[in-house]
Amino acid sequence: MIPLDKQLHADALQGSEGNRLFRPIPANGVCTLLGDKWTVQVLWRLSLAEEHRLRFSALKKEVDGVTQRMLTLTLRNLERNGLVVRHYFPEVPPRVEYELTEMGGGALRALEGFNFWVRDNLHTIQEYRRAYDDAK
Amino acid sequence: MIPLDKQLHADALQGSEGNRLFRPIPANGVCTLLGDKWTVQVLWRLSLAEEHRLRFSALKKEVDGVTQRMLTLTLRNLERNGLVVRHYFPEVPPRVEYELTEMGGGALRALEGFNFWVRDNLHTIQEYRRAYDDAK
DNA sequence: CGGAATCCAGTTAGATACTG
DNA sequence: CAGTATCTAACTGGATTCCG
Repeated sequence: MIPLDKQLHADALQGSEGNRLFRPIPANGVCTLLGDKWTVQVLWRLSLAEEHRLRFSALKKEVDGVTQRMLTLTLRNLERNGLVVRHYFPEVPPRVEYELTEMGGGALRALEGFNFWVRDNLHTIQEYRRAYDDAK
Repeated sequence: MIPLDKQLHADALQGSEGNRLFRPIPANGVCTLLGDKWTVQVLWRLSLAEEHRLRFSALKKEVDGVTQRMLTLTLRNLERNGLVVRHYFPEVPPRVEYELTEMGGGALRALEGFNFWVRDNLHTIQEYRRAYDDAK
């Protein structure tokens, strides 16, 4: 996986280059923005929550196997990209809530098409895999 | 990045779990199927080619910085998933062509929504990043 | 509670050399 | 030409510890 910075830049270049019939698909942006192990799951859990908000600990419970470290890193990235807002309440013990932004919700919706495609083709793909592996 | 097999399985489970208002987005399938460094680029180049076919060497030229090794690995995976077909001509020197399948083209089209989203939001994202990094 | 720091293992990708 | 094999560097993510 390309580091986020380099890849987004590459995507930007791709996007500006495009005077073709089929505009280049900078969908490596998928990888770089959402393509790591936890990002999409975090966005999705937030989208299901009331007011699209969850505390750190609640998020950690819902995202299945995520470690504290990875959840923190994932949220930092999301915040940096403007897909999530961090609300910090300096109480004791401290409370932190993460909120899905408009743009974050949009990212999730933008994946719906692919979501359906996966659902519709998963079975076929698995058959291809079996066939390929058996032939080996 | 989760190994392809495990993740696809996880996606499958997610998909079958879903009796909710918002169906779970198994879009980690993005990562596992297309989320590595070269896969989407390869699909895209094939989609632009005549008859959606290119020789190995042509593909290598078009995909920018890809190494021979990585192109081979990427194509093997695509073939295994049924997104690409490999045509081997036992001449000397040998000739090999890779062809995008119907399903492979579908995968690319399924990413269009996300593609547009990236294009529309790239600038905003970059501004968020600058702001975040400057605040640091 | 929420997170930063450190260390470590596994995976991925690049470079290089060799081959049918 | 289209690979395969090998070695190595880099990155990712997990486990653990400590802190305000």
